[in-house]
Amino acid sequence: MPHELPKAYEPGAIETRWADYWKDEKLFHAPTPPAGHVRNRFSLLLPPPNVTGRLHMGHMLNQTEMDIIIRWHRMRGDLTLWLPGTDHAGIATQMMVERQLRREGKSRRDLGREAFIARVWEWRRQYGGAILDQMKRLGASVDWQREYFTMDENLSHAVREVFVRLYEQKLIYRGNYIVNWCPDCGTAISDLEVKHEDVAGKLWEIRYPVVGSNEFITVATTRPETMLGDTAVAVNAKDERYTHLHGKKVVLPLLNREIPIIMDELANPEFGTGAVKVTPAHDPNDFQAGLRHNLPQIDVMDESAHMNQNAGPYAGLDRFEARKRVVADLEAQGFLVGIKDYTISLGKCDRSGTVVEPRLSEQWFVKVEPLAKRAIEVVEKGYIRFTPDNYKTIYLNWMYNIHDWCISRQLWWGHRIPAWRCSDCKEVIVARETPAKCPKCGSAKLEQDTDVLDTWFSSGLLPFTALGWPKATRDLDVFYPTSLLITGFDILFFWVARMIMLGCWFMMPPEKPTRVGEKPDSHEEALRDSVPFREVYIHALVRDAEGEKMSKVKGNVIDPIQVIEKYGTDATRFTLAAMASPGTDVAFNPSRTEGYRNFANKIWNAARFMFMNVDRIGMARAPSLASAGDRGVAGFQAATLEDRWILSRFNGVAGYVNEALEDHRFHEAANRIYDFFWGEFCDWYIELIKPRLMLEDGGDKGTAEVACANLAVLFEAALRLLHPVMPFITEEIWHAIYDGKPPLQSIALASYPQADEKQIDLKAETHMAVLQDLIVSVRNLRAELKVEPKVKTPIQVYAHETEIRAMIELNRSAIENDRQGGVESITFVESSLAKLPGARHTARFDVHLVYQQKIDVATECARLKKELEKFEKNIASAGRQLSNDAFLAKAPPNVVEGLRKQKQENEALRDKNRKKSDELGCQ
RNA sequence: GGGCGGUUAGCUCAGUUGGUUAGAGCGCCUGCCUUACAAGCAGGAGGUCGCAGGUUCGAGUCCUGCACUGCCCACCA
Repeated sequence: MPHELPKAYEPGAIETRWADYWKDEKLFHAPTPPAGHVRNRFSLLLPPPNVTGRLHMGHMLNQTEMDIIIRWHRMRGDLTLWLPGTDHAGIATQMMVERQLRREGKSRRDLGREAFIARVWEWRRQYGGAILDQMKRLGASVDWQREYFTMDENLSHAVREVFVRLYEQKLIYRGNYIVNWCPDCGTAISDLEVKHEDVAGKLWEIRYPVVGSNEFITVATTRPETMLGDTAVAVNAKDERYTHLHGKKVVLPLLNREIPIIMDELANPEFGTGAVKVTPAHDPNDFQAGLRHNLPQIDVMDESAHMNQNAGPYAGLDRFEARKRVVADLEAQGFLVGIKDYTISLGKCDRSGTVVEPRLSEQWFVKVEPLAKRAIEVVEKGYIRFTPDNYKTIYLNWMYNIHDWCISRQLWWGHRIPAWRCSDCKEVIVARETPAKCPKCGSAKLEQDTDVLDTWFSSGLLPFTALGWPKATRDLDVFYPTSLLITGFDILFFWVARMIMLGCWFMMPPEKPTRVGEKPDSHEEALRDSVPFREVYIHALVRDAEGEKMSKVKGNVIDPIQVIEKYGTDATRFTLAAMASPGTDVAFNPSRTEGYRNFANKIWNAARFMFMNVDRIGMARAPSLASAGDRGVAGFQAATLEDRWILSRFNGVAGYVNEALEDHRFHEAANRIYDFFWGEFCDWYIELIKPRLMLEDGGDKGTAEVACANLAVLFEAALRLLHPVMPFITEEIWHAIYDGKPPLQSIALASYPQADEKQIDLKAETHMAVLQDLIVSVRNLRAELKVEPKVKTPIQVYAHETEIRAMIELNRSAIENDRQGGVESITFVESSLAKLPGARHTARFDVHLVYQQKIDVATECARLKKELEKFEKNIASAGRQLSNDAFLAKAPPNVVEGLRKQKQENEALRDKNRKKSDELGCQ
């Protein structure tokens, strides 16, 4: 820090300088520890942002919280690892590059698979680092040397290994099932990627003529176009209305196909007419019914949801156009019996917003029950804890009702499924390496499955694959299970649940890689240590200042980079930390950030004040300070009341902050440091020691040196306390304190302050509180009496106790030096003061401002009256309780005693107040 | 259809295990260019803690119901 510091803190240059420094110096690199015992370790996996991503407030909240936690652990001396990386994000990335191609007038099919994938890699090389650069700017103390990409060779290898093992264990299977199909993306998607939305729809009632009779059977549908694929009509066996039709057939209108009437549970007699059309190729329930009755499956659409040749005259039409035409034709031909308004739950593709089509197709699935069983067990047993803990219930409910997971995607970008089909004998081969020939018929004509895996399949493996699995690496030994996962609730099922399922499967014997000679744990120990993380901390959504969800459509998206550029990273981080109360959404209000920018400025100026005095007094900087390994404020010499007080407060705050961080109560930690630094350290401590620092007014150099050293020592410790939340400004000032020659490379490597019980001084805190109260009372009186700022006045003080009187006498200069107090002199009197106005009475002292000025009697009377009401209310309330035997019997003695004392005080104050009113002649 | 949150000052939000007079930031009002900081200092106004019951000596805090509001999950044509 140069000697001529700007008056206002300018974060821009300082922050980028330190961000570069931290990364270039590899300060946060955790090398693989050598064999043997490791000290406390703390490892975090960064939820990998999409390689296509741009930093948003959600990322920033997430990363700020993680960074606070890991910096804190690092400073506490733990062996820390924060593993960063990016996700290849199958669909998102493919779409991004396809958009780019479209602008060039090309499609991915023009390029062909290989060239397209090469193009995506090229895209990634060019732009894929953007989000990591942004992270660097946040100050995220990740281990940049271990950065991964989910398509790296070693990770891809692990993905294949997992796939093959699951296949061998019959936990992956392939088959023709109804899946959620996005016609826009041209791929299957999982249940989770479908977002349901209630919309106003219609229920069309259609009658199908019964073959060989004049009867009709009426069915209702929300999707009339699918009737073209009907292969049955179902009625419930118990439904007597239809008993006579059992075994008969109906004619499918429009296509004039004969289809059977079947009896199936699918039909609910309570709903509509009790008869339901069955379309096995376009509805999951119908599909199941179709299997039960061996019905044909007639797919009437193609992959872009246009009607195909099975739809006869409707072939080629888009599904919604087909619906209109089908309805019109049914009506024209007299088959449409009614149309009712009906609210339907419409499934849309999470990514494209297109209405999802249930589609029959051949896909790969994970049979999840065995994995889910274990994933339930570890959470029920508390081997993984959730914060806030209501997410445990949400997680478990989901896991209890889980369905098989469709993992194949009809995309090009992603981990290709390691399965091959023999062109000659149709044998399917699933293998770790590309097979040379068919093991069954020996043919060399093998074709690899064209599908890729769901992105979440590979990211679900990261806690162990990113540490070297399937090899038995030292990293896996030391850093797995990771200590904590911090993430948003939006990926609780997508990612968190999958990591637990897969982690507890592949990091549990026999899948877990073990070293030769390693002693196996008991089953329970192994299970406990198979979890991908010990704890999950779920943070909420970042909303805008009005509490609205941010969205591009609404145009209320707050770009963190813009906020950072305006107010600085530290202030933005502080905002998020201070707002991040577990379980509550963060309403991001930039006015708040402005306030914390002001806080940074406050720190900056306090530093300027400190350096000004260091230089003026002629002290060297570093030597007065504690060693880097100090966990407290060694070197601080508590010479005065304010010294003992601030030392005590510092320790109290350090204790509180450590406890808060232990419980992930970021907001409490941040707010407490803020209050301490600004409200106690700056507002009171610095003001109180100013006289000691002044050599010019005949001050003592020794005294000044002690005071100045204390200031520096305390400042340095406060910086360490604050560092996890505001890493940049603390780093900057910390280096300046050591005059550019710090004992360590970074404050990030210094020790985190811990509370020292021996330095807690409750008596000093009480005395200081009285002193503050007295000073504030004088300021109040001046404001009330409208004393001109330049006028100085004498005060009279009566202390109720000799100890307090001695304390005040000892610290009278603090009162006299208070700029807002304007105290000319202090006189102690021997009895309670009642001369009025201009007096204030408290339990510990009375103070009277000696000032002759006409006051507004009406105003004073109003104030007295209001005060009196407050006293009366307190007295009455306390009196009620104290006359209650049950209270006296059951409440703890200190509460009773406190209340009694309070009542007495209030009574005394009331009496004085009345006297005042009388003297003034108030009504 | 299930489940989970929220409701505290004009605005945005805190308020660990129930305990004496419920807090912060911003905004607002008053006075200060005080030699670290006007991005500052000092003082002030402003809340029957959504409603109704209950438990308790004592409830913003625990329980029940209701209202309003937000979210998640769900293959009811």
